[in-house]
Parts: sequence; structure tokens; C-alpha cells
Amino acid sequence: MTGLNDKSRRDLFRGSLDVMVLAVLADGKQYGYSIQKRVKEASGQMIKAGSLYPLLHRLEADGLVKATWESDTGRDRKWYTLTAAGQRQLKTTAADWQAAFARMSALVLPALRQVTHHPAADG
Amino acid sequence: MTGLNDKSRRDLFRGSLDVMVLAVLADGKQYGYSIQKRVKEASGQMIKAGSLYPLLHRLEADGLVKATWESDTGRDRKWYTLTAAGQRQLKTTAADWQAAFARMSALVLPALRQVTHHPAADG
DNA sequence: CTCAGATATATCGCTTGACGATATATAAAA
DNA sequence: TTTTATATATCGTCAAGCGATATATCTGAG
Repeated sequence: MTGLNDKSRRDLFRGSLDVMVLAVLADGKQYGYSIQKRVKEASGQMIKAGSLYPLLHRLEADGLVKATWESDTGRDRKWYTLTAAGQRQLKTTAADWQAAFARMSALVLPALRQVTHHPAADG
Repeated sequence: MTGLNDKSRRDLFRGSLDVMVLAVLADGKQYGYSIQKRVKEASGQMIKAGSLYPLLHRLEADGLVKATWESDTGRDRKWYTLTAAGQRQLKTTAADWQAAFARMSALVLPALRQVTHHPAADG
């Protein structure tokens, strides 16, 4: 069974990228690669590098995160932190994101129940 | 406050189009325009005609819906119904859709709580 | 010491596809 | 009669995701 197709899955994921990246940064600084792994682990999907870094740059340009090059283990990494604006953004965006799903769920979930409980004949 | 930006909102919506259309059809036949209105009403977002009709054609080509021209009020409309395959598809797709959301929520919602309850200083 | 594979960041341009624009036609309302 | 809503359909433009690619360090195997 296929279920949700790849395109839809990607669109869903793409529309959640901003919130997820901000969310990951909510509990402390992270660098690009670690964000990528965290999101992968949590969502089961991979932010491709060609999407991640431009996204990070955009968040920085918007003042939602700030970046500093630092090395903890002798290795240089670009660490990202949420700014105050980024925290505010996370709050409103996450709430909106959740609300959007809630609305759509109200349409989808009853239908799922219905079709599960009394399937009809075919043509 | 902006919250979720337009692009993300559209991606989220786009990734849910298939499920929503199938869901609308779960409780009886509908025609394109009525599907459009139902989804708009439920989700707050509009499936553009340029997206809706090609989508419907695709679902039909995939054997998930079947279409018949009929007029109830003297007016010809193209009525769509779920096929048995469409019902099965709705079941798996809706479940997947919900699961994808649940996984992402597990990342986003704790972060939302955290940033709401103890915001940190800025830079 | 070498080689392979993971880690880490960055950019660019090709390919794909959403959807605005447009066409067509009927019904209702003003 | 004109306008607005209803109803379906197609197509080419334009934007952008991300595959491909470049670069460099670190680790572990052999």
C-alpha cells in the first residue's frame, strides 16, 4: 500500500520546515548538520543540504536566528541560536501550523472513520 | 504578527489536497465546484480551479474516483464518486497524513511550550 | 600511511509543476 | 441587459526545490 504519495509528503514536509528548524533551535544552539539529523530523526524525513543552508541563511537575514562560527571540538561549525524575534516567530508560527492541521483534520479524520466503518460498493 | 508564511501555508495545503478531496467524497458524490467550496469552508483555503480539475482528472486516471455527467437541476455537472480503490486509498492516505503530522508535532509542540513558558534573552 | 566514509557548509542552474490567465457556457440576480 | 456566481477545462509562464558539485576536516579500517 502506497498511502500518502511522495509529492504530498514532500509538500507537507516543506511547509513545516521553518517551524521545525525554529523548534529544534528552541532548546539551545545547533549547527546545520545537527539540525538536519534532529529533524530527520524526529520526522523521518531529510532536509536536503541544498534546502537547509539557504533556509538557514534566510532565517538569519530575517533576524530570526543568529549565527557564530565556533569550534568546540577543534572543528569549526556554524552555530545557530534563536533571537528574541525568532522565539516570537516560533510561537505564532507553531500555533498557526497546528491550527492549520487541526482544521484540515476536522475534514479528513471523520471521513477516515466513516470509510473504515462502512465501506460502500464499487463501480 | 505574521505566523506561518504564505509559502509554508500553501505547501501544507498542497500536501493535503489529495486526502482532502478524497475525504470530501467519502460521504457521497460531489462535483468539482462543490468540492472546492467544501474544502474552502473546512480548511479556510481555496483550491484554485487550475489545480482542482487536473487533480480530479488524475484521481480518475488512477481509478480512485469515477465521474459521470448528470443534471439534477437541469444543469450539467460532473459528479465524482469514490471507487472501492479510492476508499482504500483514503484509508491509508489519511492514516499516513495523520501520522506524518503526529511525528512533526512531537518536534514542534514541545518547543512551542518551552518558548512560551521560559523565553530567553536576545542578541 | 592511505583510503573510504562520515561530517560540515555552501552555491548554482536545471527541471518540474502550481496556478494565473483565459476560454466557454448556463443560471440567477440586479 | 449586464453583472455576478456557477461550472469545467487547458496551457504556458515563472519560481524554486534540490541534485549535483565543490571544498575541507575528522575518524576508522586495513
